[in-house]
This record gives sequence, structure tokens and C-alpha cells, in this order.
Amino acid sequence: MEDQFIKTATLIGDATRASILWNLLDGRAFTATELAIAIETSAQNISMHLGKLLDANLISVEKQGRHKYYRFSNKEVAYAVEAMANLIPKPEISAKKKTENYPPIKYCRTCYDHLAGKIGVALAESLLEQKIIIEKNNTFEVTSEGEKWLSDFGVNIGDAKKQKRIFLKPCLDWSERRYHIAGSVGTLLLNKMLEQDWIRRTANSRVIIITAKGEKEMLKSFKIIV
Amino acid sequence: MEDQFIKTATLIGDATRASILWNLLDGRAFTATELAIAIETSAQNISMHLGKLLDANLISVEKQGRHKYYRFSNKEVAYAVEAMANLIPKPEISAKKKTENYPPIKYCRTCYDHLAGKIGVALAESLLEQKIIIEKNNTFEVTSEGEKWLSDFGVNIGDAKKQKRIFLKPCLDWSERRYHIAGSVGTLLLNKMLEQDWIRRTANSRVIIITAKGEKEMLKSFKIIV
DNA sequence: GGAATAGTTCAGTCTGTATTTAACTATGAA
DNA sequence: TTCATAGTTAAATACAGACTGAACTATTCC
Repeated sequence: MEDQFIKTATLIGDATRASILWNLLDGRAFTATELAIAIETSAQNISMHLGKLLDANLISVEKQGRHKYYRFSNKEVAYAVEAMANLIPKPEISAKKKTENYPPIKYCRTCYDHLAGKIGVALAESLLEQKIIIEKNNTFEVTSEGEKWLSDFGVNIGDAKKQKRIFLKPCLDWSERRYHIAGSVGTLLLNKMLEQDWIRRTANSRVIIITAKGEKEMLKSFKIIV
Repeated sequence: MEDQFIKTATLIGDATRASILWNLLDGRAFTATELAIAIETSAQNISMHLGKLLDANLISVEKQGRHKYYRFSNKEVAYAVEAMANLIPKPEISAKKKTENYPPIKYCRTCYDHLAGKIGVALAESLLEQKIIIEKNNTFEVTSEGEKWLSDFGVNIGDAKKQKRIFLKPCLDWSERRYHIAGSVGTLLLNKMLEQDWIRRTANSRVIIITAKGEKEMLKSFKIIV
């Protein structure tokens, strides 16, 4: 066990790899080249380091054409990075301001300004966690419990189901770079939320705001802290 | 921020230092020599590494005669180490056994066989956390709320207070190597617990066992999970 | 098709930092 | 006192592993 720990520690404890992890902390997926540019090193070097992180299962890849998108393979990795970031020596400031200025980093909470995408991503994760949907050979499927849950929620998936096209699909959102739920079920969920006044569209932008009611309900139904 | 993170990561990510942290994970304090033996390296080397960890405030020292005891400087360090340990690649086993065989390591829960000491340490931390006692120039003091709390609990500190000697003292327990509460208040607390049948003495050893009632009450009063 | 872009692999080089060797201070025991 | 033990500091060495350069495959775009 100790050996394994040391291996993991030395793996993370290289400047370049630590930097990679830091860049992936917001939950987004990046290509090797993007990381190379961000970290200011060569493509070969990044490739080598990504390979090591991949071997240890700290990150995972998704091929998309000639691009390869790297991301954390699970949230435990993010937790570890956050826990380490938490050890960064803090400059001496008044005890009062301390908590204000140094909130503990939360995994994927304030990473995005595009609220719709943010909700989509958090939603997908929550639904997966609650086993309302499951991942199955690269698509999402609604479970039987999930079906019940959805109808209780007011979303009738019967119609969507009849349609031939895949009605629920994991999709790498190009702005968010994280999975969200594409397809009719996602839309139905979103519409239901609008209808119930959990969220509202704004006049001249695609931004969606969350109502106070929505905040409460999100927490209740999806354990999403807005 | 990124630079700082990298510094912290590379600090932890050295084999010898990672090993030191691993050894300190159970919350105990060790001397430099003890660590050197455990890790199988030279005293000079350990000294150098301890110095670096000390600079970064990950550990703290306490001088006791010609010995120096090193420990984590706060629990955040333990959390970080645990979070990293959590990333250790797990061998493939049946999903059922997974949770049984790989429980997440908890900070200082099953480190000790010496139960009395274990309780003492956990108690001290709980009382501190609840502000029943506070640390003040190297001694513990009962706060005014604490005084009320203690009398509610059934411990009358009036008598103890009248005695001249310091009735509450942080003490580096030599078997536990962590702070526990020495002095009359500690004894009074312990006696009260025995009296209430939270804990019982065993026949021929100094071992103390916790009753089912005790388990519940410990959790309730001290948030201690036995 | 050919050119451009994304990514990897492999050998050789180079360097940061851990370790070792050695000389030092401080405390406690006899 | 003197000796033994605990720990630190400083310079010299050694080495693991990151980085570089060059040659490679795979995909997209024109």
C-alpha cells in the first residue's frame, strides 16, 4: 500500500503533470495540443505525460476525429487535486477575511458562465448517479426506475421513445467539453423546468437564470448546488 | 495559484517525503530518527526532507528534550494524503467485494488498539472543536460555555477549579503521541462515562470497551465515530 | 491525390534534486 | 566531566526521469 501511495504521489508530483491536472480541474476536456500550449511545453512531452497519467487511470481519453480529448477519469481525481490545493500556504490575513477570500474550491461549480451548459452537465451527472439513466455502449439509457421517476417528474417519455432516433445521447458539448444530455429527454426536462419556473430565459441572450424556487428544487431533486 | 499548486504537488511528490506523510497519516507524532528507520534512509536525509515539509507548513514540530516530534500541522494535510491514497489503482475484483475490501481510509479512526488513549485523543479534539475548551499558551482552558456544558454533562468543575494545580492540560501522550486531556477534568469526564455505562473496564487489562449505548452517545455528544 | 494538422514513439542529452560523506550543535546520562 | 544520542548543516556526488530532436502514423481539408 505504501509503495502504491508513493507511486501515485510521485506521479502527481511532477511539475508538468501537476500543471495538467490543474488545467483539467474545472472538469473540461482538453486536447493534447491545447494542454501543451497552456503549459508551454512541447507536444511530445505532453504526450508522454498524458500517457503516464492515463496508465495510472487518473485521466481518460476520448477520440474525436483526429483530436483526443483528455479529462479526469473520475471525480476522486478532482477531489485529490482540490485537497492538495487546499494545502497551498495562505498569506497572513485577518481571520475575518480568511474565509471570504479563500473559499474551498468546489468541483465544477463556478467553472462556467454559460449557465445552460452548466445545468446540463450537472444534470447528466446527477441522473447518472441516481441511476435514472445509465451509460450503455456509449449512449444513455433510461432505466425502468428512471422511467417511473421521469413520469413522476412530469416528463412523459412515451412519445419520445416511439420516435426512431436515439432520444437520449451523451454528447460532448463543444463549449462545455463535458457530457450533457442531448436529445428529446434533455429538452423535455429543460422545458419542464422552465414551465415550473425553476429557471427562466433572459431577454436578449441565451443565458438562463435560476429562480429561488429552482435552487431549492435542484438541490432536492438532483443534489445540485447552484 | 497554479505555481503554488505545482510547488505543493512537487513537495509531496517525492518518494521519501511521500513516505513520511504516509507514516504520519495515523495522526501520531514521530521523531526524525524513528522516521529515518521506518523509511530506511539516513538521518541527514530525513532531516532535510522534514525541513522542507516544515517550511511548507505541512507538518509541525514539538521539541521534547533532545527529541523532536513531527506530526501533521492540521487535518487538511491528512485529508489530502487520504484523497491521494484514494487514487491508488485498485485491482479488479468483484463489485460486491469492492467496498468491503477497500474502505476509504478515515483520519485516525482505527489507528490504535489502545482504546483509552484513542478516546482521549478524539475527545480532546471534539471538545476543542466545540469550543468547550480552548488552547491558550500551551494549556487548555475551559470556556464559559464549556463550563455550562460540563455541568450539564454532570461534571462539576468547581472543585477541580479550586485546586491550585492546572486541572486541564494538553499532554503529548507517550503511547498515542497525540494530545489528550490530562488532569482532573479529563478524569472526571472519563469517570462520568464509566458511571453512565458508556464504557467499561475489562478484567485483567487496561483496555476499555465501549458499550452500544456509549457508541450512540459519543456520536451525539462528541461526534466521535467509534 | 497532396498538404496540413494532431498525436505518438524512440534514442540521446541534460539537469534538478535526492542522497552521501563529513563536520557540526545540543541535550541527557554515567 | 566525558560519552552517547538526537538532530542539523554544508559541500560533493550521483542518478532518475524530464525534455529535445527526428522520424513516424492517422485524420482532415483542399
